[in-house]
Amino acid sequence: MRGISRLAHELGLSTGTVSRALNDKPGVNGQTRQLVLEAAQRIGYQPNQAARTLASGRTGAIGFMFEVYPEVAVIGDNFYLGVIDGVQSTLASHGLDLLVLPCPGRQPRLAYLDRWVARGLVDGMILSNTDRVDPHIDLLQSAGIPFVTLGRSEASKEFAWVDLDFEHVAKTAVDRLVAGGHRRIAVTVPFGELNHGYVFLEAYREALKKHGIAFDPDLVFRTGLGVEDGYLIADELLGGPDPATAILLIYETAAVGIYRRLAERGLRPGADLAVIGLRDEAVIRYMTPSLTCFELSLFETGATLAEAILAQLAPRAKDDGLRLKQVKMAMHIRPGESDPPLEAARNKGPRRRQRSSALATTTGASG
Amino acid sequence: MRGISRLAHELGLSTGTVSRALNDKPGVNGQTRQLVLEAAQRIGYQPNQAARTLASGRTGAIGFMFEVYPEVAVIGDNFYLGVIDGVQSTLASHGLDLLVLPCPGRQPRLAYLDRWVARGLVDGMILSNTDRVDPHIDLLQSAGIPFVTLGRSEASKEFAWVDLDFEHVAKTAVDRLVAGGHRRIAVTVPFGELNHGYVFLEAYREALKKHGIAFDPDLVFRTGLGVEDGYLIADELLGGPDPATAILLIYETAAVGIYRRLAERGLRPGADLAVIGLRDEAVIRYMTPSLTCFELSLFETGATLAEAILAQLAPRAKDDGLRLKQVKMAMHIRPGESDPPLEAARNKGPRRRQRSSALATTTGASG
DNA sequence: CTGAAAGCGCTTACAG
DNA sequence: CTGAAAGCGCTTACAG
Repeated sequence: MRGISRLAHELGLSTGTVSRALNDKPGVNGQTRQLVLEAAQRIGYQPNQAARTLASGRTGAIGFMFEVYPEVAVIGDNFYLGVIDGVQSTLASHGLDLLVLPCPGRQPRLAYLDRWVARGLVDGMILSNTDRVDPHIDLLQSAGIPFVTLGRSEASKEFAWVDLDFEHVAKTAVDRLVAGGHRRIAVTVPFGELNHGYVFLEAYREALKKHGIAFDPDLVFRTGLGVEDGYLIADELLGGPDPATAILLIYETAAVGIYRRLAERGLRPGADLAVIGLRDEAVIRYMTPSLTCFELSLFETGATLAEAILAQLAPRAKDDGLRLKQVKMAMHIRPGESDPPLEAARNKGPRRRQRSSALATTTGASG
Repeated sequence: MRGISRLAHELGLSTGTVSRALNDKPGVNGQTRQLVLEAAQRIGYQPNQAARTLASGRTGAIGFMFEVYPEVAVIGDNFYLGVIDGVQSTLASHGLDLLVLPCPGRQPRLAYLDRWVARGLVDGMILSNTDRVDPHIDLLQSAGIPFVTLGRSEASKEFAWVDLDFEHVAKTAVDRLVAGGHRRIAVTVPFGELNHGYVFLEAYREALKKHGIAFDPDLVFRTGLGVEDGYLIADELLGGPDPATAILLIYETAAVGIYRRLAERGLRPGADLAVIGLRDEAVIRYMTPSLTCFELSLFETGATLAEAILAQLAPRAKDDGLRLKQVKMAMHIRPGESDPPLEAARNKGPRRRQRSSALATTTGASG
């Protein structure tokens, strides 16, 4: 005999009673419960999860599906780890486990999700990297499984999502750059159909319009999450008859590549090109000049995702309006050294002429 | 009726035959098998994993346990994502799934692992971040579950592991720095009891000894994975009566913080302090000066971990010697701009005097 | 090659 | 409050 029946046998109880005691169900004598719990502790009993799931229909686990496409894997993107930390902590305090389900590439993603859902390994799903039109959302909706997405999407039926406040970032950054005298402000958007690319670009256009600056498609650059993507766009950014004097990065990691290319050309980030990034990140914070960007709590973002799932798992609140949380995470600007006013920067010396120190212009004397 | 019994009913077959057909078991008529597969495809049948696991004792999943402690979550460490990519791809091609199990903090880690193993959610485990003496290994060994660790550890019984060739890195780096005229070579090691800290330090000492350089405990610094850890040690590194002229980083992310602090002090990374990092990483590769470091295939590392698990799952090869793979992943130096010979660097100008350009010394003319 | 049946280890109405 | 028993949806010897 093994498992719960062994435990029951040793205690001279039925498996039913032991199960009720272990699961904190009502209808068990306090003393009996105590005895069961002690015995379970003593012999190190752990319920078989498969049996539990099969019998109860619940797994006690939430899945977090995310792609480990080479881009993410190769660059220093800590975004997901931070978010996962927040999700897992919050779920754990409600007795739920988090299973992170890595999915390769973009292609087989839908089949993957389908498999995970249909095989019944999780009670709910967290989906990231939402496209503007996203079949994964349809799949989850028709499967009737609780889910929340990290990122908005256009869908006919309401669903729960948590997203960053891209609108605030774009507006604040453009306002700030314009106030600094910039009018040629470039922007980066992701490759593909990611929803936040559309949101960001639209907010950027709105902000320009408010200042009476015409939208110029030549100032829109596509980048992925890679450091090298910044390197690759730098020349084009600075070329042409009327080059950009500032750039707003949806993926701040590109700043590393931009800095590098500027340095190679004898130019100074900040002074010769103002740069603002989306998210505060350690690497970016310690670069010289430090990047102006926006603070976001990854942990809070994860915790909010978890709460959105928990709200749907709760047996009460049948009303979808209450159950389907939709939250935009606040982002607060963190001024750095990378976006000085245009005139201040130019006064430091003629642009694109001499190879002066990138450091001298941005750091206090101390050496 | 649902699940396999519904499928069987529709086909006029028994569930046993359907199960055998679906699972590619012998003893099924070719035509029957074909019929079953088609019907399954048509109605989108997916087997219930809990039932499958309960009946067969196998889950078809491997767990990868890793800690999302704040340090990892906050910094730009892509290491795990890259490794996970390799693990997942390799497992997938053998029909196994990967469940990434994030565990919070260090404290409850053992209990976490115990739970995952005892509840029978995985057929095997991948463990990372091994300590020199690691109770997790004992737990897995006594549980009798196949496992492999990412990192070596001291244990009484043999076990499967995959690790980086820290010895080669330390030796190669020290040789290179000594050849460049350096004798005051600092090193960083991790906090805590992580096994690779001991391995790295020992290899560093050996290498110094070979060159007749005395080991100086004042040149050993502790860092975590944080960018800021480099910033924090920089002053001490450059202070004292006989400061370091070079440093070897076990966590290359610290280079970002070191660069920053040097810049603030008007010093030049490379010229005023030679820096070598452990692992090639995009951020580091695009910094100025680019960091000398060692190439490691994260994907290969992950694939090797997966193979080590697969070798243990195979029914043949009972001999532990063949089943328990122990692999040191090769690392090849990738020379950067951050560790010029001591004299070459000094000839560029008096040390720690003037604020000259960090860029001019390391990049070709182009601006 | 196919079917009938036991069994995996739990949970949960249903009696008592 | 407790027990006996059905059942969750599969797999797998065992017959035939």
